[in-house]
Amino acid sequence: MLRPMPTSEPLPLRERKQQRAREQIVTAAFELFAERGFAAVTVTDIAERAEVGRTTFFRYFGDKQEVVFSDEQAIVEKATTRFRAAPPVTDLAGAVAQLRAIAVELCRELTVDGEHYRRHERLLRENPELRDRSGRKFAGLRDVFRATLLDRGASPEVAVLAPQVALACYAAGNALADGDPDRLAGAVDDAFGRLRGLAR
Amino acid sequence: MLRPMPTSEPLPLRERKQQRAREQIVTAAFELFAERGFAAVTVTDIAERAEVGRTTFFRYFGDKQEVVFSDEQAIVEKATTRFRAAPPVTDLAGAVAQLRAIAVELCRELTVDGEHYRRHERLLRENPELRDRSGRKFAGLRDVFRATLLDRGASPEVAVLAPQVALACYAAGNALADGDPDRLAGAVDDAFGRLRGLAR
DNA sequence: TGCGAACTGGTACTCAGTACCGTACCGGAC
DNA sequence: GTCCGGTACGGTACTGAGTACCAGTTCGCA
Repeated sequence: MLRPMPTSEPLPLRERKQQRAREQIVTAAFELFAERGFAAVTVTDIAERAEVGRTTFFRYFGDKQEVVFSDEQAIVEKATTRFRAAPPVTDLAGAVAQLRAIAVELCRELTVDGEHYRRHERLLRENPELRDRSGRKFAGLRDVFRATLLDRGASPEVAVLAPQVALACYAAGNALADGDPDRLAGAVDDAFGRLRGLAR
Repeated sequence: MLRPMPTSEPLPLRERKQQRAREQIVTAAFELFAERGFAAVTVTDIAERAEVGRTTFFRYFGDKQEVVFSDEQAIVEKATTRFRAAPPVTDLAGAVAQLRAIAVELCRELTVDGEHYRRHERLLRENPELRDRSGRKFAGLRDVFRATLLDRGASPEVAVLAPQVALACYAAGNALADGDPDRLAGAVDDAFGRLRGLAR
């Protein structure tokens, strides 16, 4: 058997094991959620299928809900990085325009794996607690944008309102796309476009 | 002793008892939350101070979080009634204008008891789970507005976007008022006003 | 006064989440 | 190769939320 292609970073055994455990947990959890629904799956069930101890589950994820968002985490963080790197615009329309681009790009990344997106949206649709939690994630993103705008010298009003409006457009687009990954980015972009209609 | 002024509806004893139990629970809960914080209070603690059984607590409130929002419920429902009674405008700017008036009025009612509003906001500030739950409440209100707009023949885009934008303005105003009940309504109204700045 | 319905509080249970502890394993030094 | 320190692991035991069930009481009404 040939030696496997040496990956760019041959992670130490310990970390590889951890990464594998993490993946096993996520896989087991999504399987079980698909089979029985979120509420009918216990952490013990997940741990058993993932072949780890119940305690270990909580070492990787703060609570049962966190597993559902584990894959989104990295994508969302990329959006914050992107905004920090954007030119320092501080007026309302300018800030919203920047956030529009970020939001649309975020949508594209969230829907690269269409099937995963569908599963995720389905879980949110069926479980209010998960919708709540999703809201918290986006609120965190909004707060980062707010802080960044304040750092750039934007007025408190702009710093608060721009990310909040952007979040509204994202949410509106998400609702209008109705779970279809192919429509999300377009629907969100369209929602931003309609804001002009507010000027009368 | 004079007979107490006969209230408009002399509720039957049973319902008066229930109302009293409910009030005792709410009072006990807010006292305890103020003393120790939300997380450090157990349902058993609340039930004991309210002098009801633990089971009874769950008969009045679905879960521990619900108590925190019990007083807001009626006020929020009034907002939906008000919107349903408003003239049937279906364009984006018109719908947002109507929602602006509703939102500002809602703010006034939420802050009539300034001290209660402050306590409530403090709880939300310190407990992410409660912020999540508050988000769910407003999402429910948003969905009612959405359904009403659809009933009136508004396009799906307007029906979805207008309430979402209104919610964003409410949230922005809430953040800018920074827990001060006297500034809430003004800050929310101001947020709506700034939307014009989006037209460039 | 007495009957049916509804409310009450208690018991017992499941499950999420936390604290603690002994064990096993990895990484590095010799 | 071997030893050692740190870290991750899984098990046990606990608290507290929320649910199901049940027997006793109280209210509304005839």
